[in-house]
Amino acid sequence: MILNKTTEYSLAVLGYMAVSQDDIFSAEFLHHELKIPRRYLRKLLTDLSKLGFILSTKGRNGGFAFARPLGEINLAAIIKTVEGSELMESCILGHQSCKEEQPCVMHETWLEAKTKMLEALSNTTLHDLRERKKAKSD
Amino acid sequence: MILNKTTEYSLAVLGYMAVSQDDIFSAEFLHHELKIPRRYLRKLLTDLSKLGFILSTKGRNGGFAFARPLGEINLAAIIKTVEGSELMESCILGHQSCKEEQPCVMHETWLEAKTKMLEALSNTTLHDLRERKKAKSD
DNA sequence: ATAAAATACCACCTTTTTGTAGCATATAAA
DNA sequence: TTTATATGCTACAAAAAGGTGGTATTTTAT
Ligand code: SF4
Ligand code: SF4
Repeated sequence: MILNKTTEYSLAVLGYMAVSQDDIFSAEFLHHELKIPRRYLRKLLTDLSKLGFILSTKGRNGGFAFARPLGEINLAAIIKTVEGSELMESCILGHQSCKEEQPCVMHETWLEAKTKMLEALSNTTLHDLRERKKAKSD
Repeated sequence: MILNKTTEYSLAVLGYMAVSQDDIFSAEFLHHELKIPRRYLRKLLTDLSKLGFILSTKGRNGGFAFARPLGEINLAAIIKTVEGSELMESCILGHQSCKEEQPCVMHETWLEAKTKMLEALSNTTLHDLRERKKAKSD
C-alpha cells in the first residue's frame, strides 16, 4: 500500500503548485487540473492549510498559496505531516511495544529500508521540483 | 501508512516461523504467540498457503509449515506478493496513466526512494533472519 | 447593495479493510 | 468408533478511509 490516497493527493497538489507559474490556486481549479474529487480536495486543502503548508484566502479571487518558501518543504516532510507521526514512530510490524534494547530480528533490515527511503524523499524539496521543471522546458 | 495490517501480520507470522525451532505451527498457537486475532489469522494463513509460502496440513496435529527453503523467501517478496502487484507497478501519486517518456517531476525521487527501500528488503531472506536469531542467542 | 466566487463547517454516505461467527471437513489419538 | 484438534469455506459485522451534500461565511466585482 505504501501511502494512502490522501497522502498521494497532498503530494500531487503541492507538487503541482510548486512547479506552476501562478501563486494562488482555487480548489475548483486544482480539481480541474488534477482530477481529485471536488469536495474531498476542498477538505484536504483546508487540512493542508491547518498543517502550515499553505495559506487560505476567502472570498472572490481567493484560494490557496504557499505559506513557506519552497526550499523549506521536502517530500518526506509532506508525507510525515499528512500521515501523522505513524510513519516514523511505529514499526512495519505494528509492534509498538518492542524495546530498543531488544529489537526483533527484522529491525535492522526494516530500519535500513525506511531510512533509505526517507533519505531519498527528504533530499528533494518543492524548490528542487521547480528547478527540474524549468530544466525540462529548456 | 506504508503497509497495511494484513501485510504486517504476514511478515510477523513468517518471521516468527522462520526463527523458531519448530517446523509446524497451528493457527491457535500463532494466535497465542503473536496476538493476531484468531479468525483473521486463520484466513490469513490459508491465504499465505495459497500464495505458496506455506503448506497446510489438516486434522489433529496439523498446522502450517514452510513450503519452500527459507533462503528463497525475502522480505520484499512477501510484501509484494501479499499486497498484490500494486507496490511495483503503481506510482506514489496513483497516476497510472503517466508515460515512461514523459515522467512527472517527482518520478526521479520516487523511483530512487522505492528502489532503495526494496533493495534493502530483498537483501534479507527468512534464512538470514534465522541466522541472526542464532547469532544473538550465543 | 447585490450577486458571484471563493473557503469553512458539519453531517452523512460508500467503499475498503479488518475482524467475527457458524458450520463443514480432515486427521489422529484414545 | 468416538472425540478432540486441526484447517476450509462462506457470509456477515465493525471500523477506517474515501467521498458527497447543504449551508454558512467571507470577499470582491459590478
Ligand atoms: S524491533 Fe521489530 S517490531 Fe520493534 S520496531 Fe524494530 S522491526 Fe519493529
Ligand atoms: S512519472 Fe513517475 S512519479 Fe510521476 S506519476 Fe508517473 S510513475 Fe508516478
